Amino acid sequence: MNLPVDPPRLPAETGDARARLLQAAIRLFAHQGYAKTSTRELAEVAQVNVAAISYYFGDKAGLYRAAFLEPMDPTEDLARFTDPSLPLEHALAGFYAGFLEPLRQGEDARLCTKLHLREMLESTGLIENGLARSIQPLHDALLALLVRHLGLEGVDGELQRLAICIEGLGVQLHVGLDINEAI
Amino acid sequence: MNLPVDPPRLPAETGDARARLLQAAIRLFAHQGYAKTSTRELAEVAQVNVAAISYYFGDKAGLYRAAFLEPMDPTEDLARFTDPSLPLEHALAGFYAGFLEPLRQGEDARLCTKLHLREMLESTGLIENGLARSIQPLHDALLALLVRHLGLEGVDGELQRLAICIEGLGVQLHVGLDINEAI
DNA sequence: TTGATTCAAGCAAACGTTTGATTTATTCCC
DNA sequence: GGGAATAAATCAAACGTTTGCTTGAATCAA
Repeated sequence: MNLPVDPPRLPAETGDARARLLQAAIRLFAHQGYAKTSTRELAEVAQVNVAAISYYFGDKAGLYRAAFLEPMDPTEDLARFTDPSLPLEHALAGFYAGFLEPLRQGEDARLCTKLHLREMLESTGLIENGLARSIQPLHDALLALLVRHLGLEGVDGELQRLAICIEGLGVQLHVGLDINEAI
Repeated sequence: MNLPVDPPRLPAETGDARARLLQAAIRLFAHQGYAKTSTRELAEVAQVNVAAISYYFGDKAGLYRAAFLEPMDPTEDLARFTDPSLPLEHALAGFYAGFLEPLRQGEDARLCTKLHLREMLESTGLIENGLARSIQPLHDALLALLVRHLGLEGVDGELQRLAICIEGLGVQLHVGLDINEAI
């Protein structure tokens, strides 16, 4: 193990092996999934020795975890629609804006969300272990929003299903994009 | 190689190694995907020797192909909404009925569609090679339906996107179910 | 006996990971 | 500054495991 004391020197500007590995991980894991991506392929794409994976991230799963969590700031998405003064329609519009924004930004942001969607669908276990804190609060906030505006007392199965359907519509925006490209 | 002359004796009633392998394949591939499912695990779940895979299906990919194609009859789904006399709403209702029907039937049917959806999302290459004849005609039929009812002259990018969105809504029904169970 | 089926054992290749040496950068004392 | 001492980073090579698949003998049914 023996991880280096810190991301080599400072969060920014190092731009070396560790960063290249992270970017390769996002790209490859997003495109082919966890199981189909080998450590050797990751190292080759990142132009880095295989040992760098265990050196910087412990193991393959650690690299995946890092690629999954690193560039994530859910609070930003949350802020878009949790304001209680917003009418329901505007709040929902803000919710979907969180899904759409990555589409406007660069390729990297899109790959990132793709990685998260993939985790929702095939799951390497990150979500089950509660590690996907980026999704859970979003879900909870949506539930709260619905409870508030629909005048309900609490969360029941019906509401869970409704929330999932609403989220699914957002997921659909991304998945559809992929299939669109494939055709 | 040297595949047996036929599915052991007759399509039905053999109920032995080959059939058990197929069922295990549907279950495991649907749940964990192709790469994460090993031949040894397949054999163990099916209570069959590993060699039975190459004996009956040539190799792992052959077993996957069989599990993917075997229990499929797309013409049935097609019939539900291609009738030109149907009004648009009824035709679309029929289209979604095709997605919903497996949900009503047993666990097996649901796993089967899950397998197909998974192929749409992560793709082992079956779809690219045009092997997924079960999906393409559905898509084409939907396109034809839309062209007809919207009074268009042909298929353009916009229509492709619309069709994909319509299909995505159906996909969502299944994916949502999985996530619902997970929560 | 014959052909179909099952089996334990084993193969080479790919996998994730570790190792110990080597290179590169940083620190510190003179 | 210059040069030894220390730490960080990189590397080729190899480790043990798991992978998909094959083999040749054993078992079963006709």
